[in-house]
Amino acid sequence: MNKLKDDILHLSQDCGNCPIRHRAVCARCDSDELERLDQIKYYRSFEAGQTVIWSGDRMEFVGSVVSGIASLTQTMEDGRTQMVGLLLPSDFVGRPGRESAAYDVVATTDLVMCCFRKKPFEQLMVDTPHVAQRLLEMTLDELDAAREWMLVLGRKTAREKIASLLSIIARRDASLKLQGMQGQLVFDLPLTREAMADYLGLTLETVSRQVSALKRDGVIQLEGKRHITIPDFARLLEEAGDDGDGGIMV
Amino acid sequence: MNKLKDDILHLSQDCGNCPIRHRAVCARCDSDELERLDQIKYYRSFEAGQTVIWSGDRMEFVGSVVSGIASLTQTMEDGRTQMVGLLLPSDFVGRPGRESAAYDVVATTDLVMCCFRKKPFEQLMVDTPHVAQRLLEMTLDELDAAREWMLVLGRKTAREKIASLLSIIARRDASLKLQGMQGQLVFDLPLTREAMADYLGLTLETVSRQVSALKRDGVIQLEGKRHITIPDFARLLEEAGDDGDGGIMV
DNA sequence: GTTCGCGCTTGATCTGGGTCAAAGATATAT
DNA sequence: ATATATCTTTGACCCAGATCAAGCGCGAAC
Repeated sequence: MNKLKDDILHLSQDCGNCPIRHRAVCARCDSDELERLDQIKYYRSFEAGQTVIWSGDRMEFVGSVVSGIASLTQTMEDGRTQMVGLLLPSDFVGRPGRESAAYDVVATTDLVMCCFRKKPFEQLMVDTPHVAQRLLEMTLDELDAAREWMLVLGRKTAREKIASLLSIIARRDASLKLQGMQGQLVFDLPLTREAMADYLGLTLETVSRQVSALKRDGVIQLEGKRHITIPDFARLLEEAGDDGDGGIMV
Repeated sequence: MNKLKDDILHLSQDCGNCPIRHRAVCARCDSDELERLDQIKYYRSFEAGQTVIWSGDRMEFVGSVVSGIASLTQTMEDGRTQMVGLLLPSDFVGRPGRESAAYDVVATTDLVMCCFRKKPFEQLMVDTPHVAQRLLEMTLDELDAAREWMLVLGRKTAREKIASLLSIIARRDASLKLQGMQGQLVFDLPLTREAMADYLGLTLETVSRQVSALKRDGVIQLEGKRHITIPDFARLLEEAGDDGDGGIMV
């Protein structure tokens, strides 16, 4: 639970108000704009497993993840589900200009979100082009991430899929903690095997087997079920089938 | 199916010069703006199989597809490839604000594109917020399409994948041709079996087998290798596993 | 015409990952 | 301490789709 605290401390520095600032861009927001944001801001907490919003529901806010993990999921009538987005701290949620949610948003861990009432936020976007501009950049990043993931889903083996997911989480986790890059990364896996499976288009049994295999082969070390050490990040990327530095998943 | 008809009327209007107008939005462009667009416009033609731009290359234009089909593809070192986007006539290509291409853009059929020099186009975006706004909308649409496709890639069977792809192409094709509506759709499949496979994360043999199976079962009719008749679109959607009217793929 | 080439189909066989089933680990509640 | 529940691991078996291989159809080049 230290991690959660760390996250909060880390993010509380600049997460006060502007969700855009989470992405370290809204130095461009002047005090007047920040003032306006403050007035339409509120926080919401969710427990792991809770649904933040159902697909099709009217969406009355936008916001960003302060701590914890949320996921965007799609479900077919027969129950097959696929996560289509992983929302880590600092990621933006919601669609200015869209009436209703296109996906279920689910709290995958305990979750705190910083929300803004949608209408006024949209007005702010209209008034301040650089916020709209920033939103376009973020959307393009998300699109790249989604397409990157299409390669993972369509063409990678189960082992490569697991390695890809671990590398993404390791990278993001490390960057939040200002850690890493000395070759060794340590982090707590914030997803259950089932959540990993839903994200990778696998079954939880296959996930479990492949994680065990990566452990056996020394690609990762594993204490308990969730605490992971990656002795050689380059090796992990190789296992993921990433040429060079791919995997910009957001 | 009313929505389908709306789409049709929508797209048929024109695609003369403004790439944004392709999406039937730039009624908002005034004559001055169209004038500016005309000055930075040029056309390019490609033969089937040609590469429009390689991943990583510097991108000096944005534009949209006038006729033919282009695809965005990713390739791993060992040759596995995955299409991550299908660009049909009226679709936009390029990233204002991005230096280099993130994917290979390949002409899947003979292709004509309407291009705009990137720098001036970006300036136009800055000057006219509604163009930037429109671009955000389009990017959000693409993101939805990509996520829709993640479900296809991650959780659908081969037969469902084929049906999903056919329904997307049928819908788009019909809308371009002002055709259909009597429950029966007729179109020419513009993709080889291999291209379909690359899009669906399958092998070309599996694609061929499943197309044959759909034919055998009367879901589609097939003259020659490419000419397809869909006697009952709702049936096709059912085969695709789409609840309701899903599949908004762009 | 005949031959070449390419896209497509179909068959035979193999295998990665799914499915079904059981049991081990932790954690929280009684 | 025991019980209940959730998450995870592992084994045995199966099947959808991959792989390997052969042949078909048809347009273009000779």
